[in-house]
Amino acid sequence: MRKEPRQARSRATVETIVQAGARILSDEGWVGFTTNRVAELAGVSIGSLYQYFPDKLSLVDAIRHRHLDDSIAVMRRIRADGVSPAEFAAQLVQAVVAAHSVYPGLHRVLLDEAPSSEGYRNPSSAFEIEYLSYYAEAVATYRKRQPNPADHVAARVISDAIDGVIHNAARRGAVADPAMQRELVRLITLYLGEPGQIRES
Amino acid sequence: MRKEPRQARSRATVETIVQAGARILSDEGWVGFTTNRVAELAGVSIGSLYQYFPDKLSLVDAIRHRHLDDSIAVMRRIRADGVSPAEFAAQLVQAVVAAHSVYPGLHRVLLDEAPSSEGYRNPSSAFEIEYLSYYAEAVATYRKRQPNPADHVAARVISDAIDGVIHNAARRGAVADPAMQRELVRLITLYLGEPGQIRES
DNA sequence: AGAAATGTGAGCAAGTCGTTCACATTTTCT
DNA sequence: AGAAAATGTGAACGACTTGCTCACATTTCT
Repeated sequence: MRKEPRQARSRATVETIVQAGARILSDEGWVGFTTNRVAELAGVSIGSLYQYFPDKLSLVDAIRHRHLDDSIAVMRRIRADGVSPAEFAAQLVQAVVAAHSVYPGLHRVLLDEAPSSEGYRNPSSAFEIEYLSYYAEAVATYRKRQPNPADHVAARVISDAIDGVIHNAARRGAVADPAMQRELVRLITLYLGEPGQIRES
Repeated sequence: MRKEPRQARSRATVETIVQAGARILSDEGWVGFTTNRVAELAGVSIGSLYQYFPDKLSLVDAIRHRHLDDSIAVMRRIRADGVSPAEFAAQLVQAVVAAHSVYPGLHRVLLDEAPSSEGYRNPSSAFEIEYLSYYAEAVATYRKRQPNPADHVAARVISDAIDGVIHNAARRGAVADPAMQRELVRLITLYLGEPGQIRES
């Protein structure tokens, strides 16, 4: 950030700028993301934007940083300990759906389209590591052992599968579709659970 | 097309243009897709490109048309009749991986980023319908009945899940990873198969 | 040879867009 | 209240992008 907002008024300005940016990224993708458009949608002059963000990239970084933090926080609240695969899957899907309900396209755009000064894609980024080991832990829990490399592959697959279903639902504007959510829960449950537990879902 | 290529030479020219376009879309996304760059990568003058494509959009449409035709053709060769879920899943994954090995990012860019004169996203497009009913048929086969609406939801979920896993693998340049493929097969098998068949995978 | 098909690429015309800056308004501090 | 600091404004620059044309060369067909 170029300048730290000190008064409440300027903090609100920064907030609306970040939100407008997220909205545009989600709705129009990286192509539609221009500083002037963000400022316009935020109802703020372009000059104000550049008071707090030195350049365009720093704004994307701010949006990304906030979004990833939120995602992790939401997910971390769902634990696999002591609940059945079906329950865990249901809670997880609910959380992921909720996380995608405000800016449905944001996650994909941030990961696939938008460039960044840091290196988010690369597997060693803090976000990737935390995200993956969360899933690996869940997998290992239901396999009743400590996480190992094989669990990490399974974690990738289940995480990417969920990602795909949610992302495509978002494209069709159907993240809230209960039928889709039920089937997704079933998919996760079957993959994580033991054969004996399948019928109850 | 503005003009139909009549000689072999010009047909080759059109071919290299389409391939160069696919390469750029796959590697750089819609942002990097400029007519001048496509012509340059194809080793052809920009003028030649405009001999056969009236404008930029018609070139994307040509690329998309070819890609979707190829995808359908590859998939249609894998049938669910008479094979176990595990076998079907294995063949399907192999086919999808093969289809993504030349231009790993192309599919996603065509669906998510690139605009089109026609309406591919909309659920009534010929491609979407054929694609979905293929999966619905497979689901219904293993449920031992005619396809019904519930199977279409399951079809969407499994198709989008595969899509997500492949797409994320492509981003990491790991579509060929055998471990990932094994797990993906397992995911599909469990989802399609019956409980009794799970242990054998 | 003549005609048709094909290929060339410099360059135009029309944008686009990140960013600045001189100035206005509001809030805080003394 | 008055000065100083913080915040907000938006026209406009200037550097760059890019889809596309056209006058002309080269190759192939008849």
